[in-house]
Amino acid sequence: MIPLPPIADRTLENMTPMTLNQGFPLPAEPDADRAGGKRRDSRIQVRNREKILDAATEIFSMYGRRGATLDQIAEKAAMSKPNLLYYFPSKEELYLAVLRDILEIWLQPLKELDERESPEREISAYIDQKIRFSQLYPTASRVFANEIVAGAPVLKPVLDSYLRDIVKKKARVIRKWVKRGELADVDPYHLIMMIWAVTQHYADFAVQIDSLLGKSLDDGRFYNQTRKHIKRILMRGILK
Amino acid sequence: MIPLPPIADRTLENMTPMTLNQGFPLPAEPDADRAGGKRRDSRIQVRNREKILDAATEIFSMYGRRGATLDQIAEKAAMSKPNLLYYFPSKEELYLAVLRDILEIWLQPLKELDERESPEREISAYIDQKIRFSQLYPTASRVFANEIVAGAPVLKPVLDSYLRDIVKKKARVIRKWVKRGELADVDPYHLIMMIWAVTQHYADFAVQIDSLLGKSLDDGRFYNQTRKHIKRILMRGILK
DNA sequence: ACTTAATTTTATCTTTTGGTAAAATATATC
DNA sequence: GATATATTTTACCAAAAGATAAAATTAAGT
Repeated sequence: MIPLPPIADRTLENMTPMTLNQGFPLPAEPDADRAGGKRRDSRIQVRNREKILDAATEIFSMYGRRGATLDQIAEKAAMSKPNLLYYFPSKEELYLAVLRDILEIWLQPLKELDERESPEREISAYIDQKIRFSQLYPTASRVFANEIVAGAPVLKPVLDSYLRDIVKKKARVIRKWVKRGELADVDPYHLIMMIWAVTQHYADFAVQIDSLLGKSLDDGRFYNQTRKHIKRILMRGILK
Repeated sequence: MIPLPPIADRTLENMTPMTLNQGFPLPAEPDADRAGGKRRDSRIQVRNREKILDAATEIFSMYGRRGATLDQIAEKAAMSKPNLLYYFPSKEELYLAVLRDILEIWLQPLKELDERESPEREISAYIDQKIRFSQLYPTASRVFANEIVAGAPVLKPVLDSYLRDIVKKKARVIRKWVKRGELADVDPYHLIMMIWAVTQHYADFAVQIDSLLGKSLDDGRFYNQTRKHIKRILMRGILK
C-alpha cells in the first residue's frame, strides 16, 4: 500500500478496527471464544490469516467468488490448500471474511457526513475519502464491485438493511442542506450514487484507465489531478 | 427489452449491425465461409445462437467468465450442453462472442461526438446514449464491467489499441471545445471517465440501487429522473 | 418417398476443484 | 528434555465441469 500524506485528519488509515467494527451487520465468525480453552491469535495465526486474506482479496478480485479457486489463493499465499483450510473452514467462509473486512472500511466515511458543517466542506471531504479508498484498496474495491455486479448474492441482506438505513439518514442531511439553500436542488440519492460511481470507477476500472492514460492512482500526481478534477466538476455542479 | 420512445434520432436501436461492425477489432469468428459448401444461418441456427448468447450474457453477468458454467448456460437456453457446444465450440469462444456483441454497441456512441456541433448538444446527447445503453442492456453492461474489473483478461488488447485510439481522437474534440471557450477547463479524459462511470453505474450496480431506492431504470419515471439529474449536475459542472 | 445433411441426445472421459483424514513436524509449556 | 498442543504436509475422495464420440432424430432437397 502506498503511503501518501493524509489529506485531512479524518483519514481511513488512522481509524482503529474497534471504531470500524461497530455495528457491523455481517454475521460475525463463531470465533470459538477464547473461553473454550484454545489459544487464538497466536502470532502465527495472525500472520497467516492476514496472508490468506490478502491473497484471497487479490484472487477474488480477478476471478470473482465462483471463479476463484482455493488452489490459486493458496499458491498466492504460499501455503498448501489444506493448510489454508486450517485457517478458514471453506471457500465461502473465506469470501465472507474478505467481504467483512472490505465493508468495514467502505461504509465508514459516509457515516461521518455532518449536517452541522457546510456541505462544501463535508461533501468535499467525503469525495476525498472515497477516492483515497480507491487508491489504498483498489483490489478490495474490485472484490466489492464484483460482488455487486454479480447481483450481491452474499451482500444483498446487508444492502437491504444496514446500508439502506445509513444512506437514508445521510440523504436527510443532504436534503437539509438543500432546504437551507446551501446546495442546489439535487436529489440526495442520485448525488451519493454519482460520488460512489465516479470515485470507485478509478479503482474498479483501473485497467481501462491504464490502457487509456497509462496512469493509475498509485501515481501521486495523477491521484491529485483526478481528485481535484472530480471535485471541481461535482462541486460546481451542486453548489449554489 | 423494454421499448421506450427514442430520445433522439441517433439511438442505439436503429443502428444496423453493418454499421456497428465496421472495423471491430476482436478476432472475428472463422465463420467457415459459405463458400465451403456448408449452409450457415439457417433459421434454426440463428434462433439457437441467439438463445445461447442471451443465456450466456445473463450467466456471465452473474458469475463471470470463470465462474459461469456451460451447464447453467445450457439450462437457461433450454438445451443440452453438447447441443450448445454444437453452436459454440468452447466456453471461451462463447464468452468471446458475447463480448463482441457487447462491444459493438458499447463503443458506438463515443464515435459520434462531433466537434462541429456545440459541446452542450453533443455531450448531452452522449450522456443520453450512454444511459440508454444502461437501460436497454443492463446485463450486457455487467458482463463488460465484470471483464474490466477482472483486469480485462480478454479485452486488454482491444482497450490498448482500438478503444485507446477512439478516446484519444475524442479527447481532441473536447479539448477543441475548451480552447474555443465553449467549455470550462476540464480534462477530456477525466470527463469521459466521469460520464462512463456515472451512466454505467446504474446498470452495473443495479442491485445496490434497487436496495437503496427500490427502483431501476426499467421504471420510465426513474429513468428520466436519473437522466436529467446526471445531466443537470454534469452539464452545470462543465459548461462555462 | 427417399436420401442426404443438419441437429439433438445419450453415454462417457478427463481434469479441476472443494474438501477430508491422518500422519508428520514444529512450537510452546512445564 | 518430555509432553501436549498447534501447525503443516501428504495422500486421497467425490462432485462438478469442460469437452468428445457416436448414435438417434429431425429437417431439407429432390
